[in-house]
Amino acid sequence: MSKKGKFYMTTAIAYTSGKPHIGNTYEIVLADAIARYKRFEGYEVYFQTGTDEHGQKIQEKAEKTGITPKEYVDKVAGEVKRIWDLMNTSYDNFVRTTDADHEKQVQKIFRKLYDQGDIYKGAYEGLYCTPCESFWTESQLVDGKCPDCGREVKPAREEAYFFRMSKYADRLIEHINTHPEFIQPVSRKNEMMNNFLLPGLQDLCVSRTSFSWGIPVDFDPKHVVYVWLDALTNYITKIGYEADGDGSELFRKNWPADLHLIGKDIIRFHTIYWPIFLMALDLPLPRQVFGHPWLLQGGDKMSKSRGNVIYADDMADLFGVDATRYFLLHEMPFENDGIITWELVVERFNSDLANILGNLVNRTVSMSNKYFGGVVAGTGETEEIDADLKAVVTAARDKVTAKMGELRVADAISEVFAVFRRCNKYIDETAPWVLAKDEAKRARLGEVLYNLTESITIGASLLESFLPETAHRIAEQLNTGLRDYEELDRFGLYENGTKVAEKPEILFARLDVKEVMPRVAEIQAEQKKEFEAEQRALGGLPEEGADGAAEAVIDLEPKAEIEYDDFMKLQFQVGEIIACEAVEKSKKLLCSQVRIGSQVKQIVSGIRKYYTPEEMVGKKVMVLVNLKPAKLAGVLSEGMLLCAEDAEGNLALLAPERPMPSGAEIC
RNA sequence: CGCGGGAUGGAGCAGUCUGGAAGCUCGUCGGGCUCAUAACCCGAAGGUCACAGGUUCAAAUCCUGUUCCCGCAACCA
Repeated sequence: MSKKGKFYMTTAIAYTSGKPHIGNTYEIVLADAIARYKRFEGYEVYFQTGTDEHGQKIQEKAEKTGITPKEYVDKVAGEVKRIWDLMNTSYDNFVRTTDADHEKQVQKIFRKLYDQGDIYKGAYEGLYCTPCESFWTESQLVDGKCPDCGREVKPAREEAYFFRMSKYADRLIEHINTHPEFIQPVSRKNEMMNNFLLPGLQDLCVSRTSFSWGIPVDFDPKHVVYVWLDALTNYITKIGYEADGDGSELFRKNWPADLHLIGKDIIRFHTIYWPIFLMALDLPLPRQVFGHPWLLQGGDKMSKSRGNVIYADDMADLFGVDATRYFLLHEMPFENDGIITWELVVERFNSDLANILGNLVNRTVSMSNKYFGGVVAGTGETEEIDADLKAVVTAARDKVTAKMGELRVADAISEVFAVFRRCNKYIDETAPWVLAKDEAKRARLGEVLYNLTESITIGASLLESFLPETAHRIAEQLNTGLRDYEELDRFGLYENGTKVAEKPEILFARLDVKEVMPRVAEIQAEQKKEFEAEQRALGGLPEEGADGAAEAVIDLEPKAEIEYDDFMKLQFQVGEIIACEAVEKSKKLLCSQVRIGSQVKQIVSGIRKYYTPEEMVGKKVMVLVNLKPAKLAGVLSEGMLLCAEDAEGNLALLAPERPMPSGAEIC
């Protein structure tokens, strides 16, 4: 068996701002399936993943929680690694950008690029909001003020280092044009070309002084290295790149990478900045960058405060690791975003894993036991009908390989299942239970069961890269080993006379949505609790009482006491909504005409999600009348409809408890 | 006219680059079978490929315009 060469692949490193959700987990599972299959084919694979741990967001989050950034990222990185391991992923190296060797090389790289003139010191100019310590562009401003705090901004300049992107742009355009496989899927290539490369590249600001949680520029330590320059270089530093030397053997063998697997949101960094950094370092470019689509949650928007975020470990608890892997690998399309809901997971689980695969193994093993005391022995009693089964089974490997070669993992796994589907059909075609009734057909029956057992063994061997645990459990039941890649186009290697498991094990027990959903509800309740606990830790919410079993109550941060006179400044009145329509340019706003006494005011409110314009009309509600008018989405609003808001942000209008005339004062 | 993505039978998707008989899985309905996890196998129904124009011998696919949806951004007086 000759090696086919090396294959170095990476995932994006996960940003340690919080626990990875199912979308992040998708990437590592996808990568794992690719890595395992490449190894299976005979490549010497080096598979690297890890965490990206620097940056302002992390510093802020740690500060709020009252721990150091390092403590914070240690915790999150541990969580990431735990989930990667739970998902049974076969990475060779888990890197962290806070590793000392990485930090040292990043500093050297930065200095090298500075020394050779690719990085220069300049100034960042923009509009600066001092309290927020943030630069904004003209277009980001709201009414000419800071979008975060609403205060004045002033023109300012800050010393910073820049990378001369434009210097390498032509070379990169040339490379992309001559290497059509470089950016996958191809549709992304045009996006990059048209939006960034062809209009001309701006120089990139590659240092920051507004926060300190990063790798310091060693010759100018008040600057930290821009997180992307820091993060991207992990692909070389963590396999032993030396900025001022040849690098390790591992590096010389594996670079350039054969595949960077990333989410479609960060394609720009990987197909523009990263190649240009590499050109500046005089290194060859990675062979391929694949920007996979996202897995979006169906129905409600994912939000931690609602407790409906889907996490891989919850899924694994409910369905098992392999079932979770199966869903992620199967449901994710190649180019467009996919959808995940608990109902869809249950559906896939039942139809594919339980019905097609699990039941097939079960019925096959059962029949061997029932008719032959568990001994599988071929007799050579072939019939014409066997030929198609064998053809399908022995051709499967090359089909799977072809799909995997294009990174169409979902299609590849479908090819594996085509084998199992064919087996089920074969059982129907041969009807073993009919053969069993006729003593003269006994030899034929033995041959049929042998063919089935052999086919399942081959199918299980192909399945291993995707569902490793299941593949081995199948092999165990058949009392055999999984086959090598080279053996999979041959039929008949299952050892004659082998005795299979006496009692077939249920691989995947069918699920009932009605039973699963209550458990999902439990998980969501748990998640909501955790979220609230986290918020309390961040100082947002007060401590919880003895038990939150009763209806949830809401406590707010108390505001400063006010004088009665202050209260009297506010004019509240009952208003009747006489007309209402959605604000065209907005998704959240409704524009109501509200009669207050004899006048009519136009009031815009962000309640479109909770009320339709039709149901608004006729309501008598509480209005803050003397609020200074303002424009919302270009529409004038002359007051405010008062609402109560719960923890999830759901809104309910306030209305007088008994009929009151329009214009009645609320006091 | 903020940026980007999308619209294909009830659901989830492929096909669009490189025009050439509308496909897959699930669900539904009908039938078969009983070894098996009420599983398996066969068959059927169901789509003007968002809409309107255009190019072409031929358009889901290319061009133009429109509508609607989803991310991000903004906004929630």
